[in-house]
Amino acid sequence: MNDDAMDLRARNRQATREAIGHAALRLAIEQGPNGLALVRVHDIATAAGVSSRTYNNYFSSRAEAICALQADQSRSVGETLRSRPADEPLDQAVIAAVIELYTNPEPDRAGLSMIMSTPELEGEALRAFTMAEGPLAEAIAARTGTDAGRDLFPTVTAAAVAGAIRVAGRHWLTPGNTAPFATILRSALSCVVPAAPPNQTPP
Amino acid sequence: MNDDAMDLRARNRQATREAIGHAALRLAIEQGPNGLALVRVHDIATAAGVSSRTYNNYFSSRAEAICALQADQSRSVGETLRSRPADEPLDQAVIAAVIELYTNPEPDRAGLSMIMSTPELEGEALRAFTMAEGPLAEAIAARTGTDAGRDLFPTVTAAAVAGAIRVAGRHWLTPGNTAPFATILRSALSCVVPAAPPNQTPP
DNA sequence: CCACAACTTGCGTGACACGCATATAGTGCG
DNA sequence: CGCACTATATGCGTGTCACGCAAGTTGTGG
Repeated sequence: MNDDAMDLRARNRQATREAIGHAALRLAIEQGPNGLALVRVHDIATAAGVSSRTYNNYFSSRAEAICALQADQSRSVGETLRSRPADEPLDQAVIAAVIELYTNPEPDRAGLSMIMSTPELEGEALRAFTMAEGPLAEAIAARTGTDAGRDLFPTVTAAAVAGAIRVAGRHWLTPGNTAPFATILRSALSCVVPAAPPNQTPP
Repeated sequence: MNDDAMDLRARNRQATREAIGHAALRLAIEQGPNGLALVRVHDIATAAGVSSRTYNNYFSSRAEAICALQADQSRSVGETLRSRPADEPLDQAVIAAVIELYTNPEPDRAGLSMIMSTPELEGEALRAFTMAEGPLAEAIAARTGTDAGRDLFPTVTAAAVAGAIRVAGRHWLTPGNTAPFATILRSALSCVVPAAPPNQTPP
């Protein structure tokens, strides 16, 4: 995360990755959900200040490039949960972590809408989202004393959390909906996250 | 679903769609997760008995073709839930419906493994899976007296169910796991599906 | 039986993903 | 500091792919 924790190469690499991601998302938004085919790889690369070939060194499809920022963000949800106080109940910790991660700053309405209404992008975004479930499940397991490899609870809960975030996002950008994202997230997550895993034997 | 409920054209169309889907999945399995690039469109089309151009009239990417069967199956989860007795509690109805749909017959281990371990296919499969959440949410809403457009509960629960099925699938094909799929599905679903929506005022 | 609609197919085109070879920039050691 | 070494950037060539277009073919309804 912190630039000054990596060597120069890693920082440059991260910078160009973000540059390409930003350029790709921006151009996609400009063309709208029905004009994805008009976003040429050459345009993305030029806008990011690299060659087309370099673009392909970072991403192997336009969808991957456009969704890169979202992917990077959601990848850190596990770490965010681990930073919550250990004595907090599971549901409160998850809700707090998710709200912290997804409302600072608020997501870009145009970008989210673009991705969710374009089949090709939706698949890629879902995949990126799903990749984040692993670390999240580990964090949940660590917090509840369960085993992400053996027990179903942490992995299933992580998947449910991811689903709730996704539904909350869709609900948030539904026209005529004025509630802040944090409020919707809280409602959605409280539907699926228990305060503690089942079959817990209290001391 | 029933062939004899559509006219000849629709049946032919459905037949070729399935033929292409089967051929695509079979060829993909033959090449394995790392040989996806070797599965040529021409091969799929030939194996299905159509021209390459016709293949593209049905699917706009190899991933879509390979995942077509899974997509068609999961698309009917909402309808399956509606066929459960109306007085059954939500959790039992959902569990019974999902088990009925996903264990008759048991999924193809090779196909599932292939899809889940290939990034490009995984995204497409997730998208197909997510498409099924809409009808499922409607069915849940109808059963619980909630509104899939306004309330978060039915949509979030549908997403959680989809996530649980997905996690159960991954767990099922983990090496050294001998439990039947139905058992795993039951455990996974019972983590996230309540017997009734929250804030329910009992009579 | 005939006009119409849906579907299939072959061809041509623009774009894309990637292997390979080369040039350049960052790194670590003596 | 300078030098070998590795990682990254770029240009070029290639094989595929998705799709528009314009026939030809098959199913549908009057």
